[in-house]
Amino acid sequence: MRLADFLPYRIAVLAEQSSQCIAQVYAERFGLTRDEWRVLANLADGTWKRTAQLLEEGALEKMQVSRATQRMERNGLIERKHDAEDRRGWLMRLTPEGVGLYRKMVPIVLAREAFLLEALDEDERRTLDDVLRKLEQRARQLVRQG
Amino acid sequence: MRLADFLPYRIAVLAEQSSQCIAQVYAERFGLTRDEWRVLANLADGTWKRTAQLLEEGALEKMQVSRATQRMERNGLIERKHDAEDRRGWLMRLTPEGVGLYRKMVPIVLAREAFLLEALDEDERRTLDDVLRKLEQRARQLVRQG
DNA sequence: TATTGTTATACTCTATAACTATA
DNA sequence: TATAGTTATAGAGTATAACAATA
Repeated sequence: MRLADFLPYRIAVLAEQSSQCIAQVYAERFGLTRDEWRVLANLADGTWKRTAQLLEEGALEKMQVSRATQRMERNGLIERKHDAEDRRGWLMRLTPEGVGLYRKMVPIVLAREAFLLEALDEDERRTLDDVLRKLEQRARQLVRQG
Repeated sequence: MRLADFLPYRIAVLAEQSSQCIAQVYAERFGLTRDEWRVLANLADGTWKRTAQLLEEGALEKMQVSRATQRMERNGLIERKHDAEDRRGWLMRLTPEGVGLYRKMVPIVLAREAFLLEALDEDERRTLDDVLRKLEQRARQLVRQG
């Protein structure tokens, strides 16, 4: 076995690099944590969302969402109100400031994604899409069964 | 922009899952850290290696290699000796115990990799290989230029 | 009694830089 | 003076579980 050819290792190394590409934007230029960035991106459609939705859509834990959203509320990026239908939970959406921040960030991170994808031709992009989906599904299955 | 379609996010989520597949083996069953696992795998060819080689081949920092190798030496997995040609540095290789541990782990982690790859056909595997290489190169370039 | 989200705590990782020994 | 590797330390991130409010 050669570590350099081992798929989980290669994916981990690529993820480290490509995550850092994006972290240079949200963290270094805009002072967000990764979790805050994921919440921001998930709320960008302007709707009210519950914590549970942000968990799922951002691949985060409830504690991470709790802390990220509290900090974002303090920083004026989101507003929160109790869910009238279930007062244990919260509904959250971006403030105008949050929307403004998002709009500043999006073109930059999309340009970075585009730069990565420029290396690939049409076929490769399509295949990559399928492959990521399939691998993720299998990996999830493997983790579950232990 | 939809986060769920955003390439760096998708790679990060996949990496989390697929790394956990392997961590369940090296960490939960064999009590190694990720760094120790990478060092073990890199020394598996039986040769003496310097710290600098382990850095490169394992995508680690010198501090991480320093700590991992110290702990592995205490645990009897590797032996270290000063490099006669440059006594600032060390040469390291697996002990018979280290080799034995590696041999127990390899079939298990390779079976897990194989399970992931079963989801892909020949074409997809070949494309994935190229795509990972290209994306990593681009991501590295992007990180460097900031 | 179970669920949603919060808080507390301990633990691991990471990043930075100071340090030593050799070169 | 520069380099290889070590140590120290502080900060960030992670995991676990206990907890309050509500269902």
